[in-house]
Amino acid sequence: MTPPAANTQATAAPAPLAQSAAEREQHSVQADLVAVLVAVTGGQPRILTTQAGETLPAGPFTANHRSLQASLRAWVETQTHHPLGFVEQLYTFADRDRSQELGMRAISISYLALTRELDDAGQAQPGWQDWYRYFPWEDWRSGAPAMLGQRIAPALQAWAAQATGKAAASARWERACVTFGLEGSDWNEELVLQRYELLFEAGLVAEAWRDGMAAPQGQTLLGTAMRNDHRRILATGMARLRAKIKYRPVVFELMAGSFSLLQLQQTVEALAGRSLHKQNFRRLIEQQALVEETGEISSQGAGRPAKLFRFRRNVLVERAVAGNKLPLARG
Amino acid sequence: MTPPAANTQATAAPAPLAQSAAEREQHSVQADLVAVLVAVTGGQPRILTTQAGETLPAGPFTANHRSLQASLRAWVETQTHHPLGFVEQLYTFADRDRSQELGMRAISISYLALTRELDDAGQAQPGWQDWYRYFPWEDWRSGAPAMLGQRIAPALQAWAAQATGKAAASARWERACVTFGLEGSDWNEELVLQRYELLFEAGLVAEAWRDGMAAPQGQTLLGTAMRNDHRRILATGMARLRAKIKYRPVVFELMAGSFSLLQLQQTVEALAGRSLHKQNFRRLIEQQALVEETGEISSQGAGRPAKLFRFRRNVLVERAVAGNKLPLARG
DNA sequence: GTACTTATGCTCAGGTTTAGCATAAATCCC
DNA sequence: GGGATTTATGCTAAACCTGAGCATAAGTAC
Repeated sequence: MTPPAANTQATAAPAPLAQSAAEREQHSVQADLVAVLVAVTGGQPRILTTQAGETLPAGPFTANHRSLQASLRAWVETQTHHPLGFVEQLYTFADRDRSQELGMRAISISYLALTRELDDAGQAQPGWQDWYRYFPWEDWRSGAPAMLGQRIAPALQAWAAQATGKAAASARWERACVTFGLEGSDWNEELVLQRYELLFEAGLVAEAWRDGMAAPQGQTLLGTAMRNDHRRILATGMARLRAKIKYRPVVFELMAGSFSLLQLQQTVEALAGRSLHKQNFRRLIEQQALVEETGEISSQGAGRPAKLFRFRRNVLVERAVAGNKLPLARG
Repeated sequence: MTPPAANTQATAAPAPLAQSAAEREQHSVQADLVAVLVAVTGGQPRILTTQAGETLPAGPFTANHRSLQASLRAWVETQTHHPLGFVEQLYTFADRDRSQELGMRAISISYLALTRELDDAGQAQPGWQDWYRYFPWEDWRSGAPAMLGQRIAPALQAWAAQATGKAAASARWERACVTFGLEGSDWNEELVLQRYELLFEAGLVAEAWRDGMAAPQGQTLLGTAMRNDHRRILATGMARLRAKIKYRPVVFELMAGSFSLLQLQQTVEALAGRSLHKQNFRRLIEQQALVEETGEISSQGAGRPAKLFRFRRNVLVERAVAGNKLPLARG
């Protein structure tokens, strides 16, 4: 008996329906792939962009590949010359404002993928941007960003006050406080998407003022805008990654073959946008046996040299799940 | 200043490309929606099926709605006459084995949705099935299912032994142990999909023997099969829901307006496929202030009457995230 | 009224997490 | 060379969370 091949990419389509060419045309859509391609370089989280930083890399989904994932992987790997360590589908967006004149709708299937920015020669590649350029309020590594109290909180308070009715106004403000960690609420780094959506609703990001509407004068527009909702897709990817690093050992896909524990920690901090307690971080990593010593010792920089480690790839088998909770620092 | 509407469903498509009709045709796909519609009735987890339980409800994605989610919601609500409390996109599958003769690929966008099976009159609706019919090994509420040791473990061991090479064989077996909680590994109820995929690879589910291949004689085929990878989609939905109930208060979408804590617990147990420690369960629920007393008291059945509670809808605002970890019982 | 069933309050023992203290081993700078 | 500075690393007390179980309350079944 020969077992069949894995069905990882096998069909998921519903039962076939007899349908005419016209019906087929009516139900056909144009599908595109959009990638949030993340690296961490020099302690900064970076994303690959196109069009001078205004869009995420995107391309039509072509029927040449086995699956969506294979399609994306092939396409990105030719662009970046780097193998993708980790690929995960994010979300499928559809929209009827676009492409309608063609009689078809466009569907965007978005993916999160992890890689490294520098090629093996250490050469910088074009198109990479710091992701905090688009979300400056998300970087809490040196404490709460000043813009949060100076610009965002007042603007949100004004927006809340505009609601019709006292109840609606206080509901708005409560939502703002929870999402942005205002007035005693804790900052939750995973709410990237919710924060962006809230700013959108409040008219505080440029994307909210398209379609011919001019932004109001003197209005505070936050962060660098992107075209076509790509910033929302980026927010989705950031949120997913920030959640994922806490229970899955995916950070290692962003690391070189060997690394010090500080480098590892800084990579996590870059993604999470928070600083971590050093001793607890190493305890967690070592306790879970995620890494093993290479025997080498780093020599660079000031301070006592650090042992170098490598990721124990075996943990991916040993524990299909567990992994890697983050000890987040309070202050 | 009038803030713009929320962009919850706004465009995510990439920059427009000039393209000919032929190119459009080449990149066009047929999109379908597939729903994993879950309810819990009488302490049993149920899913809505069609075609005598062989498929999940599915339909073409039509351009009449604002968004994918709206499309799904409208379509399901007309079918079930029940409002959908919670809808979440699961995954988008694509496949090139199907529909290729049409020159188009089919894409299936799958959703998880929670509702209640009985309408307000308490009438049973047709098409609902117990989900453990398709995954009998997933129900650990009365301890480890007998079939696990009697049929699954031996079959997987045989499959592992078939691998070429000792290393490959022991890697297979290790994977089987981790996924199915064999040989000292803990059972992890969230690995529904991984288990199904493993059984597929090992040729232990009927779906693995399609395409004209007959299943080997005397082979143990597990659970009730579905068409078109729908069982894989169901596994995806079960896994997602089992994960989600631990950190988001979604169970309440499956409950009636008022309920006892035991009913709530049994609903969670039905989904998780495990039994919980009663006192700890209530401690957790009350501690998090997820519910409030209605003042009423249940009278039904034996034993001391229970206080009735209702979900505090406000927590959805108060804590955009937190919520609801499960106190899983050991034995 | 006794047995049984379910509801509910409370507590103990471990484990995990947070927050620091303390020390080691380099470089920096004069 | 030697103190200041930087980074690495070991260790621990206190707070908090979680699993497990005892004990009691308040009904139904017979």
